Amino acid sequence: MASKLTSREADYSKWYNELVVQADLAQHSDVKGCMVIKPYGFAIWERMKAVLDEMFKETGHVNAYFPLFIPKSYFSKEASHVEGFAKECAVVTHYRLMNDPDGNGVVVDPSAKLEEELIVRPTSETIIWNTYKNWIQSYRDLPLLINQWANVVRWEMRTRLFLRTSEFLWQEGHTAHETSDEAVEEARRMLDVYADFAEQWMAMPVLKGVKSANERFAGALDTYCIEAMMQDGKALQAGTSHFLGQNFAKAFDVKFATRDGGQELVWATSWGVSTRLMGALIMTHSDDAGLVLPPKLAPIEVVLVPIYKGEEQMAEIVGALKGIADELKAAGLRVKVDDDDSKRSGWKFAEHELKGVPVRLAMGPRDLAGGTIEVARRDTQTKSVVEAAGITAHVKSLLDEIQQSLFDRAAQRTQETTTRVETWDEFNAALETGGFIEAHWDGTSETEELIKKETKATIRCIPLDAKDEPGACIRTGAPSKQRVVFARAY
RNA sequence: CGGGGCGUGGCCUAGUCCGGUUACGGCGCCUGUUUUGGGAACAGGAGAUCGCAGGUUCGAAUCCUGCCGCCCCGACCA
Repeated sequence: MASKLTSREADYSKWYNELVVQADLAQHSDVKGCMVIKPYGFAIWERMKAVLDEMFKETGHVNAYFPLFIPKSYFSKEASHVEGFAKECAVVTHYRLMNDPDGNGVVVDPSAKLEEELIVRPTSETIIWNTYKNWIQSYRDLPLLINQWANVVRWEMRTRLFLRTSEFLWQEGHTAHETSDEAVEEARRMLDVYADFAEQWMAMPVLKGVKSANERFAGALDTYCIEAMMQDGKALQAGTSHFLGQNFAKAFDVKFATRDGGQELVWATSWGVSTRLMGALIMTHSDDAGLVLPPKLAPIEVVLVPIYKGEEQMAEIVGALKGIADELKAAGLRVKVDDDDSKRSGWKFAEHELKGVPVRLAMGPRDLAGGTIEVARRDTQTKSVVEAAGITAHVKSLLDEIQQSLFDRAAQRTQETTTRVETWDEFNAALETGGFIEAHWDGTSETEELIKKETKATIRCIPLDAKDEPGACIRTGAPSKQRVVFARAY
């Protein structure tokens, strides 16, 4: 099995970059920092989107769409939020082009300058709250539970396909509530939705927690997150859910008539996951032979490959495979018969492995004669020959097994690389091997900054299930009430 | 924005130091034949304003000047 990929061991970063391109997920565009998501990659995103959207609907949310452009003045209304995003905003200053008087194509028409510049949304809180102001009059209008699927732009200096691009796709939920408790509950609920999605659909174990003040979303009182551990020992923030308090209500003057006739500011949340999940999915399961996809998100769960000599045999075997494919489809599976005569079977095997198709069924003349079929599973790279009759049930249970096995394997890896340390030396040693590190921290931003500067490790989160446990800060020795989770991160 | 590297058919690349006819090779693509149980072989074919603009020269991918773009490493971030 000759792989064209750089191995993970040789250069993890290079492996990732090559994998994304070779598995046909995405490519760099000519626009700096932006990517083209190719049909196969987009098919995975579409599945993620469909499942998440359903989960949002089940929790009472509806979709809407707000403008891509946000008047500059909106940004200055919520001060901390500005600080968070000001450095990476794209700004629209003009609305017209004209032919260059010197004949060099087109130039911006200097006479078409916008009176107020527009910001390409890096996130939509400001425009949404400016709109909600008019939608919310009374407690009867609450809770307001809205989500939008959109693209956003953050002018990043260093980009990587899926993990960090200047433009990316995401969903952002923005909700308004009567009470603080309700808003916190909402933020936590959506965090649970994300965690369920990550674990049950992506087969990616996550750590649920709350961010330290330093890592918190600009404008939030609390940022909850799910953190996942990648194969190279680095953590990846896979989703965030924010309790925004009344910060945006204050900034945009969003008040409602309370049950007792008073006026109060609403309580808010926002929450999002992005195409970054694609990066998480790739780095959680894939191997040196290419992408490995969990069946539940794979655009193709089963690929059927004929092996034949001559047109007559091809027709016969492809016919048999199509029969099986129909049976699999009837059972609700996503299936492809690869009957492309211009590629040989060996080439197809390698190609579908590179693309992470969970199960491959291959049938040759021997199988046809003997009523068998070869079943290969992508995750373990193992093959077996089984009776063709009853293949549907076999494949269905195999897909379930693969889905579970991927999760178990990732969970075991995450657990094995998680270390609990007591001293600074242990902490530094643990950083070298990678993984999550459970350590005491004195709770101050200064210490967190210091540790980040010295080691590049950040506090990923304070786990929601963290137990009270007195101890001493690994860096300063000052008292600590509980452990927090550190790691180097993407 | 600092430091480093690189721009040559769709992709990867030789040639650049030391200027010289028709720009090397591979992948991919097209046609045909033989093949087909793990990325096939052979034959033929198409495809390039050598990043852009000036300059030096009888002659520039190659030398000089200016510009543009991209990648890598840092500071910033989901």
